[in-house]
Amino acid sequence: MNPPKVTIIDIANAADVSKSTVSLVLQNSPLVNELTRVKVNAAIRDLGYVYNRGAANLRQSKSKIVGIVVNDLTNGFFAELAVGMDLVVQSAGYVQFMAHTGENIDRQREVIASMREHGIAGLILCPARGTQISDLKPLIESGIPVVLAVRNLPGSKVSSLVSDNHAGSVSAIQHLAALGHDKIAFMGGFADTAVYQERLQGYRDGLVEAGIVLRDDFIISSAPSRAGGIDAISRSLTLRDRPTAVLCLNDAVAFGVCDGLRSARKEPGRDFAVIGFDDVIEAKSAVPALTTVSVDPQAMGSRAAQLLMKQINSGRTEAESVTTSVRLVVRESCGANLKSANKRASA
Amino acid sequence: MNPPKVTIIDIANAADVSKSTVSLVLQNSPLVNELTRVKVNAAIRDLGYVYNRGAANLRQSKSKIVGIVVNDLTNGFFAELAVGMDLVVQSAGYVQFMAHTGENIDRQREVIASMREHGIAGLILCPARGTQISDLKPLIESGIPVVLAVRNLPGSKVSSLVSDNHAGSVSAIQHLAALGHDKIAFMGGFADTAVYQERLQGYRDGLVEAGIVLRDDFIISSAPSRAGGIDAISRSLTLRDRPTAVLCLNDAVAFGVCDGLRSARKEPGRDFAVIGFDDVIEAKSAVPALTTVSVDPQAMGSRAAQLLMKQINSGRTEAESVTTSVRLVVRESCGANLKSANKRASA
DNA sequence: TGACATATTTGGAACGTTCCAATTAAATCG
DNA sequence: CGATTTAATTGGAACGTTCCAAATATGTCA
Repeated sequence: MNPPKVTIIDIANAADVSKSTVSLVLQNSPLVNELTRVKVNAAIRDLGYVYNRGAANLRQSKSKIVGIVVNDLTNGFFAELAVGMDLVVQSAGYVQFMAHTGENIDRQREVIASMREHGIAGLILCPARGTQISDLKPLIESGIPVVLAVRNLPGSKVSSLVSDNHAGSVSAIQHLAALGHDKIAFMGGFADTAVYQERLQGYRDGLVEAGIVLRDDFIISSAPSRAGGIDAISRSLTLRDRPTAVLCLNDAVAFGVCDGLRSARKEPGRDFAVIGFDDVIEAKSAVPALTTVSVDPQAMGSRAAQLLMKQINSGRTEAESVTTSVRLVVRESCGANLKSANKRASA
Repeated sequence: MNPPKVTIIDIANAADVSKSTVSLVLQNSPLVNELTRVKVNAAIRDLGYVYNRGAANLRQSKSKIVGIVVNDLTNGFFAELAVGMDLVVQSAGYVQFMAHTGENIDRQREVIASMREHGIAGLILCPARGTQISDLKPLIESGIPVVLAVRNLPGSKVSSLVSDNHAGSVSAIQHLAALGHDKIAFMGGFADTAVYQERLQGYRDGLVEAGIVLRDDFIISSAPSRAGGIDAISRSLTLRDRPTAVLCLNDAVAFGVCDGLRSARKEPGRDFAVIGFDDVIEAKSAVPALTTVSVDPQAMGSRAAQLLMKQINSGRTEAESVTTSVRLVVRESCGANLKSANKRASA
């Protein structure tokens, strides 16, 4: 380190005051005389002083750091979620440790441990698949505010912010049924996450509500990614009795389904109705524009962060569970808004 | 904070040794007797001790934190870049402050300042548009290793890692020319970034090399996003003499161009050749699969992080500039690999 | 057994802040 | 003018570690 670190004491000497006074200036306390304030500030500038927040944190035993743990930044949904969090975290004057787990539960444990050692003031966690409530036990008992986002951990006494997955699925199915479909598949995802369970249950309930019979072979699980979507749709096309519409676990899967349809010389929206879930940013501008259940990940991220901030500031430890409402945004991929609608009419 | 924080001293008492010994155990020094080691470790577990890295950092005046500043996580390229960095940062035992600027230069200044106050050991920066060399002056002079990624700041004495944009563009143009195109546009981006300049220059040089005359109206700038791509292609379609192929600033723009083409009832790959830049993860699975100049953002992120680590560990302050090589990966969107190639032959 | 080497442990200062109680200076009052 | 209030400043302890020099215990050798 080339330049010898300049501390509060150096500038105290330079400005000919005590370190205490400098400290007061730094937290701009009203106690200091205006004259000395400018004197000190001048010295600060001259010497190129940079505040040592670590030392301050140590003394005060608190920090302005929050941890953010997401699964996969590569997924547009989580990326937007992260951006939404970043926005409010930054403007609250906090800075964030951000890590991604890639669904790896060991890595998740490591990063959380590391964050604790670094003294985070709170944590937003999108739990990796297979996370147990017990994994979070020590963290929570330590009194650090935790907010679970996107995926809840049923039974845990932690604040959480999840979207109304069930209702979203139901409304999507209603829409497809109203469009005359009665062979509706559900594609993407694995059974071990709450999100999957909720969305799938919504699909089921939506079907019975519409008087459509459930078929197990129309539930096709796959990786919750674009590649997974391609995989799922191509598997579905081998079925003897094929679906004519699909509700996808998320938009990534839906995009993959569209890709797969095209490869099979079918045009999504015209030949096959597809509905996504999440409403990531590309959903709107894709061709065909994706009909999807809008979760607004960025807003969700922001809300999660706000929830955390509230919890940090008010030392409250009581858990608060909020489920954000969703709405179906109808675009083209479901066939409803297509100019050339050659759908068999019905219902 | 419910539970009273347990410190090194508490466990010293519990294990009936001195705090110094505990400290030695923590950094598992070979000096401590095996017996006392287990005794101490037991106490650590029993009391639920968590290491206070902040205090340690203060004492040692060094940290295991690096800063990562990117422009837009929402953009697949940067997201993958970030993941690549995260990978090596984490496995080097570091933790990262991650912030995104959204191309906002003020925000960039703020987050960098904040990171400095938090005592980062190094910084990887994808400078926001309009960043001046002078903006980084104090940071660099403070001796903190800095690596510029993706976008270089010409003239700055900082390490950097950029892709060979010029060569990438040239090879893309060569490919299009070999396919018989002579009306090749360049779409997306704004003139104020080095990446744009380099890729555009490669486009120009590629054209003259292929003996194709340059046309200013074929250079269509726009936001470097999917939406920008839609915008650019639709503007190009109003030209009297239209291009038949396009090299895009990046994949996002290229996807937008494809979307825009479809809206105009043209099939990318068949009716119009489009080449992207970056090779983000969706490029491969999109339909049509995107021909693009592969930059491998994740690998690039990893390399940037490695470069930074090297610099941190070896206290070296000399700047090192590496430009990573790129290669054109030919898929479908350029028409070369299309089954039904109804291209006018030539060249 | 005393001297010396080796293995292990330890007290206290230091890191750069904040905070408290206490001090000093200036101003006001009766 | 001494007493009291108000305004501004200050020294030192504390936060939880690490590191150094020094202390203690243990073993070895002649």
